[in-house]
Amino acid sequence: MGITRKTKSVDLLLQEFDKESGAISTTTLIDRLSAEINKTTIYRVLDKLEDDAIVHSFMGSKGVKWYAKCQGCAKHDHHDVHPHFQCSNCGKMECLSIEVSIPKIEDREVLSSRILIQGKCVECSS
Amino acid sequence: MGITRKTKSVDLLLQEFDKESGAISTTTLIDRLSAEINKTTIYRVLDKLEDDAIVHSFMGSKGVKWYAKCQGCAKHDHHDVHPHFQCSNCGKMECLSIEVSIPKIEDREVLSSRILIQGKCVECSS
DNA sequence: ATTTTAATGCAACTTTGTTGCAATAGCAAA
DNA sequence: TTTGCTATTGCAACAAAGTTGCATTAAAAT
Repeated sequence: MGITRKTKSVDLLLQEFDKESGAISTTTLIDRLSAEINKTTIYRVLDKLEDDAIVHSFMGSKGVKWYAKCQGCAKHDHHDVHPHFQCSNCGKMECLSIEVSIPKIEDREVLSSRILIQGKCVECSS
Repeated sequence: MGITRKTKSVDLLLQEFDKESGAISTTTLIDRLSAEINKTTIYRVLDKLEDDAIVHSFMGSKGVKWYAKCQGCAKHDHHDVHPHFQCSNCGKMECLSIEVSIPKIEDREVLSSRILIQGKCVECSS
């Protein structure tokens, strides 16, 4: 079940995603917003925003969940999403709008894939 | 720092990886071995086995760490590893010996990638 | 057999995330 | 505008995964 009421928590969270071009980890969101929103609420609102396909989520390399604003995601169709890129220098996490083709694998049916690329971002590699 | 002494814990853990062709999650290992080995020790031995490039680790889709025996990994050279495949039906996690090529990304330096493919394994898709 | 010190177990702790429940606040209808 | 419904929130307590400090145990070198 998604968002049905425009509340302060929803607003504040959406503002964070507007400020940020990339993805934001749950821990960062809790750090930034815990004075205004309880962490339980943060988790619950993120969950609903994802149900509504307003954001999508993925796991980072350290087992923490990250969220980013959706561009072309349809509701309940978040599988097979784009790859994500994390800068090993500054930690910034970005959505990549490239296609990575997964080869056919013998005798196995591929349903979706999660790709996390690590490297140096535009700022850090100049 | 890797393994320097052959202990009961090291033996038992290596036995688990010999039994299993695929990867094993830390939680599964703790479930299986907690009668014989303390979980702290399990984490510490896995860490050392990874230092020695006897196993390699990666994050599953639920933020739990998985370990599998290395085939061609060199010490301290675990980056840019092969993709992993998890069966969405039975949960089995396998190492894939295929190459997935990551395209060049403008203005960014790609260092490594982590790829988790989901689908149906050989047994579950027949 | 003795010594050295890596490895272990235990308890306590941290971090990330979840649950139950009473209180609060959107918002539709009166 | 006020009322009433119920989605949403905060709080506290919990749960799961993983870590740390420290005293004890046990490889393995002498």
